[in-house]
Amino acid sequence: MARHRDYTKIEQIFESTLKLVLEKGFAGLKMAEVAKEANLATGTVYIYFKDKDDLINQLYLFLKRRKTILFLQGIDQKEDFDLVLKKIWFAYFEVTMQHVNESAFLEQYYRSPFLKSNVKEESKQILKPIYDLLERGVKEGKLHSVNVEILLSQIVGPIHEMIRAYHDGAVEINAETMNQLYQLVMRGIKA
Amino acid sequence: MARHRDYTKIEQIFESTLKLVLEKGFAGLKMAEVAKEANLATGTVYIYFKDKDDLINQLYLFLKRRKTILFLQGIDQKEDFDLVLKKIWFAYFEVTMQHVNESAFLEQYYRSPFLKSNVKEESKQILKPIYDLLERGVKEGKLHSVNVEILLSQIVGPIHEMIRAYHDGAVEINAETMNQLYQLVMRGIKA
Amino acid sequence: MARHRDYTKIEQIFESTLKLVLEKGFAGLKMAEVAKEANLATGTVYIYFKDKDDLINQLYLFLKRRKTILFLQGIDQKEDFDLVLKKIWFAYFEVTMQHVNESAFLEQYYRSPFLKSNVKEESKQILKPIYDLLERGVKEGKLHSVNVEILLSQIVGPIHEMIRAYHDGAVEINAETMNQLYQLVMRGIKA
Amino acid sequence: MARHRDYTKIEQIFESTLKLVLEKGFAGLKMAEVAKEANLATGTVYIYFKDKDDLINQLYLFLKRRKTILFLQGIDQKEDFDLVLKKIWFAYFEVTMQHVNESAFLEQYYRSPFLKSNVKEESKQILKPIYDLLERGVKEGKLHSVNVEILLSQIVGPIHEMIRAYHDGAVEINAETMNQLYQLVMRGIKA
DNA sequence: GATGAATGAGCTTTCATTCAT
DNA sequence: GATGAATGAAAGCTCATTCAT
Repeated sequence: MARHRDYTKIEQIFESTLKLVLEKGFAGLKMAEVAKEANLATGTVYIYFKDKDDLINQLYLFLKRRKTILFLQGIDQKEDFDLVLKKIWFAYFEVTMQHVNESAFLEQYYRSPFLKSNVKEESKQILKPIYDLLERGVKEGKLHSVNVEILLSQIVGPIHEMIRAYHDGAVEINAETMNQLYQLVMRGIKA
Repeated sequence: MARHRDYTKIEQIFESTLKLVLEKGFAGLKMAEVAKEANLATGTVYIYFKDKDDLINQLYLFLKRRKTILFLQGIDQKEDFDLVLKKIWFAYFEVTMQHVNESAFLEQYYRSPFLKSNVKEESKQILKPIYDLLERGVKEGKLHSVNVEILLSQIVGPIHEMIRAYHDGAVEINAETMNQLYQLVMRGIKA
Repeated sequence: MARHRDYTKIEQIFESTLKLVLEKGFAGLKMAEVAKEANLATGTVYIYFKDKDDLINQLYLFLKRRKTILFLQGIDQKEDFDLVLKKIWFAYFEVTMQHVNESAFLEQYYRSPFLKSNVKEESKQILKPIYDLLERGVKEGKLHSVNVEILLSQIVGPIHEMIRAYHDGAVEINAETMNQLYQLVMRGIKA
Repeated sequence: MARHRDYTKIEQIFESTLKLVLEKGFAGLKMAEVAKEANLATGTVYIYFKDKDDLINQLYLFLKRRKTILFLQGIDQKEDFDLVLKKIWFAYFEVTMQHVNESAFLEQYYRSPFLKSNVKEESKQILKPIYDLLERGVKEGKLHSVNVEILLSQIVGPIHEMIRAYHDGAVEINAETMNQLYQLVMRGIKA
């Protein structure tokens, strides 16, 4: 559902929506406030998005795509497996950290009934490069031979959990702590 | 004497709320429906809970406490460290799985602005037994000497992630896959 | 509609109702609060009064009667006209002042649609002694020969107005100011 | 451009509110009925008034101002004192009579806890022209030298009282009865 | 009679959506 | 396309009244 009418306005609306959702939560999101925050009239939002539901779903995809593009930048799957895995792990960590807000939104509403199933579907495609890499790792005997999903849980789960702890003020995130976590994780999955 | 306050009504209301939140999401939760589902009049809900906000917060604490009690049942911190760690890991996994709905709710609304900060505070206390255990493990030289939060991320994160994958239909969860994940995780954190 | 069940409880309810009406206004009056203020259960109020409407109307009559009894105390219509008139004028002033709250209630709800017409009817009877006196004054040539209602306006109106000003903090009420007003009023109506 | 705010709607709402308050009393006033009576949607009322309370207070001021403007029309304070006083007295009487409904509302809710104190404050300013006139009368030796408030009670009180009697069907109001009252009042206050 | 928890009709208010300008 | 006033269905919440104890 490509929309080309006025890309800047759409982005303004996305940013405003994200800001308000993070501030006041999803249930507290009001279309009139989104418009105001984006310096637009209420009706204008409805020119670019069919309804509130559409706005949320479009935003979800927008953020997911943006995040994926960011964290795959500079990853060259043809390089040495260990190097690619390291790069991708730190990239995922850094991108998730730097775009905490987006990530919070993505995490928070992943299971929300607001998300249409087709949006969920596209959303899953995004992690495909990681899946591919892990399958390669298993084939090359670099990783323990278990279901790729199990490996993925081990890779992505601790990152999410640590960033959550960071937001609760329970832990600092810096080169050292990131490395420590990386060592633990790799010790676990590497063959 | 009038009929006296019936505190089982509170649990009825909690169950109804949880059911409806999981079905229709948080934004779609209606107080009248909660009451109906619990076979009560709308006003009755307001006898036990100040308002919608209060209901959600109380429910959060209720579920968090219930989950904690469940997964600490039968754990005796005086036993051998490795055994306690194993028991606690599987208990956390099993309880999270068996009470997926509650867990989904807990995960989903942990960061939600609906949660008052004092509720968040109490919520954190609940994981204390695990913290204590991990600290003991580090002291006894059984675990890698890193920040406890980092260890916790490694323990809890993959479980959450795997259950998420399970719900997306991406992986099966059984004795084998659970064990595989356990092996990976332990290989990572054990000294 | 005489009620003899428990006079003290009825009076408690009257006082509580009056207090709450004056504090929060008529629209803000809640039966549950009336009961609480009177240290009774909500249901108890309904033993003594059919419903809210009945309570208001009974209270109105109760206060009106009480006020009337008070201000006619010690008035002997057989005494000299001028003396009776003076006594009655000051008595009305003093009683209205000393029971400002009741009077405020009476004034405020005199026209309220809450008042049943039969209550209004009985209410009017209460001023009868003054009417009678004024008619006597006209007959005896002591007062200007105009409609008794006009004379009454002249007698009661300034008192109400002055007490209102007193409540707005605009004027003090003491022996002197009362006398000044009395002089003005009498100069007006006396033949 | 959207249709622009239509401030005549405010007056529509005022008139509807007044009508309904007088019909059903203040406690019986419903926002939905106000809207319907004004041929508007419920929500529209909330565009122009923050809430029910705000509506009542604004209405009070609106009526008070309108009444004041009306009764000061054609009064020229530079004219002969006796003439101005007479004009102002009859003007107050006539305006109060012709706008009985408004006046009833104003009287009825003057002490109501609904009125915010700032509204009461502004309300008092409105009688200033009469105060000024009475002070002038005292200075010029035309009126008895007593507190202006006492004089005011004497002027305004009987009018209110007589109109009240009129509503109870106790007296007729016409040129003759008005004049009779005027004579009594003036005999009282004139030096 | 007394109690106060329970009821649910009914009210206030909100807010997604529309549409006249 | 852009605007934002207007709409009115729908939701949160209240509170007079009832009734089991």
